[in-house]
Amino acid sequence: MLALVDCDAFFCNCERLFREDLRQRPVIVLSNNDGCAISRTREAKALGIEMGAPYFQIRELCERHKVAVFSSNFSLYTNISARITTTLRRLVPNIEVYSVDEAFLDLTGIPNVESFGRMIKAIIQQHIGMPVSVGIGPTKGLCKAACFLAKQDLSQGGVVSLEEREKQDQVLATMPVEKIWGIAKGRGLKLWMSGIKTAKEFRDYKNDQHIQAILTKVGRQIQDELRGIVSFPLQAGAEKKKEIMSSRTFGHGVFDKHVLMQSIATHASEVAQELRQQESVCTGVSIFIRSNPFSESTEQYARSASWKFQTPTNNTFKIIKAALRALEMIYVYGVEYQKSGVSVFNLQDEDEHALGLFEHCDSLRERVLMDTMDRINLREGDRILVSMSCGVDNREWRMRRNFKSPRYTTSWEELPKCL
DNA sequence: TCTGGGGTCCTAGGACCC
DNA sequence: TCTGGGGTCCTAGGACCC
Repeated sequence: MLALVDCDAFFCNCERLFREDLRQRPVIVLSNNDGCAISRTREAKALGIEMGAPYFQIRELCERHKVAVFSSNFSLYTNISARITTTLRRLVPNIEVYSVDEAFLDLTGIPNVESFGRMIKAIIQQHIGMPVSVGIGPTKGLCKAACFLAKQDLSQGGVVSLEEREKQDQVLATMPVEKIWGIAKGRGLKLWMSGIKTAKEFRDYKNDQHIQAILTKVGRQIQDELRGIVSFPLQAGAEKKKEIMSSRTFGHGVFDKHVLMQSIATHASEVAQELRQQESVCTGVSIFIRSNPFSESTEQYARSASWKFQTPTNNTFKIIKAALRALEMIYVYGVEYQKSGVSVFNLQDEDEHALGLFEHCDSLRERVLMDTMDRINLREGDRILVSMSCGVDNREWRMRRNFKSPRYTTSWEELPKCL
């Protein structure tokens, strides 16, 4: 049996830990640049504040109802998260940290899992001060469904166990397909079109081949999870990341190439640092720049370029250099996004013909030198994505799909006009 | 001018998660 | 004026090889 421990409105409740007076008040936490709401308490939700709502649209509402509004403080959240993980590990040896506010626990050998779940909840509340919901079930998918009910129906006391088949039937029957873990709008719509509306109908749908056809292998795996067949086993022990990204929205237009260069270099060095921490090497970098997708008045701009290493490296200097060269490629060739075979160039490792990039930027040079000092030899491995966003980026990653292919731009001088 | 078929590897793009 | 920042997996189709 597995359990999912999921913090309630995690970022908000981290802020509340230091503010006793906010216990009953609605709280929200804003994204980078205070752009939009990324966490909200139950009270804030009751006021009609949606996840991802742009702050300028809800500011008045917040002021009127005395909502406590915080800028995000990720180092705090990471720290609290680590404390919770430590506490959980003392209770259960085999756990998988799924995200900053969630962990799966292996409850094998524990006799009364439901009362154990209640104990976990009480301990986290007592030791950390964080309210959590606990969902118990034979698979991750059923744990997720249990948690869904625990959060939705307060009379459950924040802990729901789906050990028994009857209880599974009961919960899944009331659960719309698009609320299933791994099924969202897109897949949910496909299921609706096949006449499948609830999680229970999905679980009991007999034609596996049809599910395979409309939702691919992933859909079948999700279906099995609901049937109690494990498709996604617990992965204890930290896996290495396959892609490391660093990106930031500027919150204002950017008109200076050197600002972009600085930013790219900073992202690249952060990525390189993380890369070395997990003892991997980089096989290539790619950068991405785009203008504000919400702006209707201006012409949109989106470009990306990548650089492949002939020899994978963990050398920060080379990674920064490759990222800057990719930027230079965008500058020189105006490489268009969403074309197959997007600008992949092979970096000659010892090629010092660096297009004179570093002359522009003394602090960059310093950073590069500093980072080059602490190289270490590590194993061959993973791919790196250095991503850059310029102007104001989209709220949700998947919205990029809706982005129309931009006008081809050949020169850097045209870029500012687009921002 | 005619012009096979099978296998593998790679990657862009789609869909989803927190 | 102002809309986050990370990740994962799968598939189709192209490139390439024999």
